[in-house]
Amino acid sequence: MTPYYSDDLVTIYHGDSFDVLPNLSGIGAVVTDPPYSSGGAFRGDRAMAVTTKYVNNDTLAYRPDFAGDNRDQRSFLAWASLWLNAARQASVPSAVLCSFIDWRQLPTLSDAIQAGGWTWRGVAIWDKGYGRPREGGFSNAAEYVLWGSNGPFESHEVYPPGIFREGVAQDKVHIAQKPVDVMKWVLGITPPGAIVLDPFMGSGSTLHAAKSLGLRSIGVEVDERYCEVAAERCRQEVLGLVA
Amino acid sequence: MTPYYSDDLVTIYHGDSFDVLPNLSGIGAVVTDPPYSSGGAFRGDRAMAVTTKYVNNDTLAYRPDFAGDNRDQRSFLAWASLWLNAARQASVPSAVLCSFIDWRQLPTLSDAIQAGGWTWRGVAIWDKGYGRPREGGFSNAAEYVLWGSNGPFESHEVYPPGIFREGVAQDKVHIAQKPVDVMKWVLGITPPGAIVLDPFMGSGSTLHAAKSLGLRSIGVEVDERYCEVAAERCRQEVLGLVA
DNA sequence: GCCGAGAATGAATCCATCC
DNA sequence: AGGATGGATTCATTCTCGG
Repeated sequence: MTPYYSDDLVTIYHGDSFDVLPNLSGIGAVVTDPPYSSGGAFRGDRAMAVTTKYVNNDTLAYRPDFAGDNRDQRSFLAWASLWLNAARQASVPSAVLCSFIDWRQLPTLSDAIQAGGWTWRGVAIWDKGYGRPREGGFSNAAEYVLWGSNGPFESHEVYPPGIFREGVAQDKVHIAQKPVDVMKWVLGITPPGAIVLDPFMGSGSTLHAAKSLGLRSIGVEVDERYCEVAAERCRQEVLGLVA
Repeated sequence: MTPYYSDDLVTIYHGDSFDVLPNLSGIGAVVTDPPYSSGGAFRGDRAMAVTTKYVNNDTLAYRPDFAGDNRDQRSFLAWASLWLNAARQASVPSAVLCSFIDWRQLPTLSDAIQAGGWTWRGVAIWDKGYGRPREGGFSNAAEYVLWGSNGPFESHEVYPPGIFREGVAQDKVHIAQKPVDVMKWVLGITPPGAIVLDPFMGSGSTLHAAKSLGLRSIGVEVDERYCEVAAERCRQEVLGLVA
């Protein structure tokens, strides 16, 4: 299995997680932002191309669609259970799991986490500070991080807040790109020295944050364009071009 | 059906919601804070008395336990589906629903809301500011409001925030008592002139908030001690003794 | 009235014991 | 074996009280 990119702390594999994960082991933390398969109450809405259904202005439409975001509820449950189990198989006992999700798929992902063999231990909240206002109803201004552990929980001396407020990322390359400070907050429960795995790497924010915390990390991404984006971020860090 | 208490805006019934709700109609908003049946990963923890499992010192033990907080997952789903359906039967078309819940029962309540015939439309977050710390993991510093509508959603010109920050109530009579400002925030999506129903009234914070917004409200509570507490709050308001 | 120190509090959680 | 019980533990925030 040849990495698409590697340096002293980061390894990137280009491929489908279902192909790559069985070859990995020793993971101490799975931290990821999978495709939500959300974005609409109707099947037709979910099946639209990502840049059409989530983006309401033209300036952002150049960003490539990402794959795997068109599943209905039952397929999402089955698919998520499978990758969560595969990630757990690659993990050490007491490894931690953190997965982003939106409100609509939160219940399904909580089922999938448990179906995948993880113990679900809580919900953390990323408060984006601003959501699209909704006439007559509550705006959706948050995303959620469901977290758990592979069997018994081994605590270490950190007390990260359960709610973290931070605006959405600027200059996004990926439509769902998370700010690095948000990823550093989530990585706060990573055991010391653990290897971090992101099976849906996207533009590599998880790896970027892990690196800045001195953690080794592995990213897997099916879309080669994003592999290149993430690799380039790593190269610039190596060269000291990025803080 | 004789009210336990009534004045120009508030009516309180002492009894089980399953007995009282079939006699009600014309409800425009169901806003409530039901027993969560939460309190731990172990069945034994859930089965403990409320004041034992949620409270860890003696000075607060004077607050009476409340009933119905000891269901397991499957029973909670069945029970919640039934009261949600009963509340919906008492409601007008496009009535809104808001129910508090904690992280552990959020997925189950979202199922129950849909099983009870409501359309689930979102999650709002009460940010309590701080939670009991948890070594090595994220503290749970929030409770959630699942909201929806009885069929099509009829919007009106309000834009309430999806996240509301407010510390826990002081001088609580009920262990799960919500601050009045939190209830006023939740009531923000109530259609103008709607009658508000709280099938698990407790100490009556929902009614108190509704009254302060000029809304008519109906509360149902199975524990007569809390009926008296809520009625007394209403009487003091009538006398102008409470702001 | 202001400030600082100390105490109280939290819709918990985990685990060792005891039946 | 499995359910029930009791106790230790955590710290940010708020409250209380004295100076």
